[in-house]
Amino acid sequence: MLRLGHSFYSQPTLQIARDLLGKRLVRILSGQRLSGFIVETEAYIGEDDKACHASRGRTPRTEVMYGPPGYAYVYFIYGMYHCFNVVTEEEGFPAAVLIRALEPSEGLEWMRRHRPGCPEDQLSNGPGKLCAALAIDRTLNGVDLCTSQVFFIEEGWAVADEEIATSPRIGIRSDEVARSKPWRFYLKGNRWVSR
DNA sequence: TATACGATCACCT
DNA sequence: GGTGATCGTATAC
Repeated sequence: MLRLGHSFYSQPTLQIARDLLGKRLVRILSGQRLSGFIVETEAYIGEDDKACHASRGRTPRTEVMYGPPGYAYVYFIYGMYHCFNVVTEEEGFPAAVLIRALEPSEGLEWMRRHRPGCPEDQLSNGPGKLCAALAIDRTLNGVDLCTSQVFFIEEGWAVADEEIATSPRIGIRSDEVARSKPWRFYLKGNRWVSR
């Protein structure tokens, strides 16, 4: 199991969004490994991207996005869900990749416990769902994925370009330009991609 | 202090 | 296809 390091997170955001597909997201809980392979991502790039939280400038919430790459940006949304992003780009430039779906790998027992009554194939097929399944909350905001003992990303599958599809990002209402950008990446035909 | 709304989800028709 | 849940954040007053 090789953990991704600084060189990976130093690439351009769109490259990272693509390359994160097939990587393994790992959460250590009570000494147990909960993990899943990343099958869907979205890129949010800079203050000019109207869909990016940083489009309104630097605030307490977006502070992490302005920091160095390789850190976790976790935010709370709709009064009940968390979303997890990987911060990208050099310090001072706000950008991140939202992790939208996972194919569960290790710790299925725990994931089911975190999502009671949930059908097996919907444990982690959405940004809010995967955070619930892996117990990702705001206590992990600002964590360094390169050094944390409880939250990090490892090498996974080799993914060929032909296996990848792109589309506009999900859930963007605000802006026409932002909506048109094909900054969502997912594995074609993968059962765990969100709908 | 007050208010509008959101990078979602589950459940309804 | 549509809507309610539920609250932190940003912005306006």
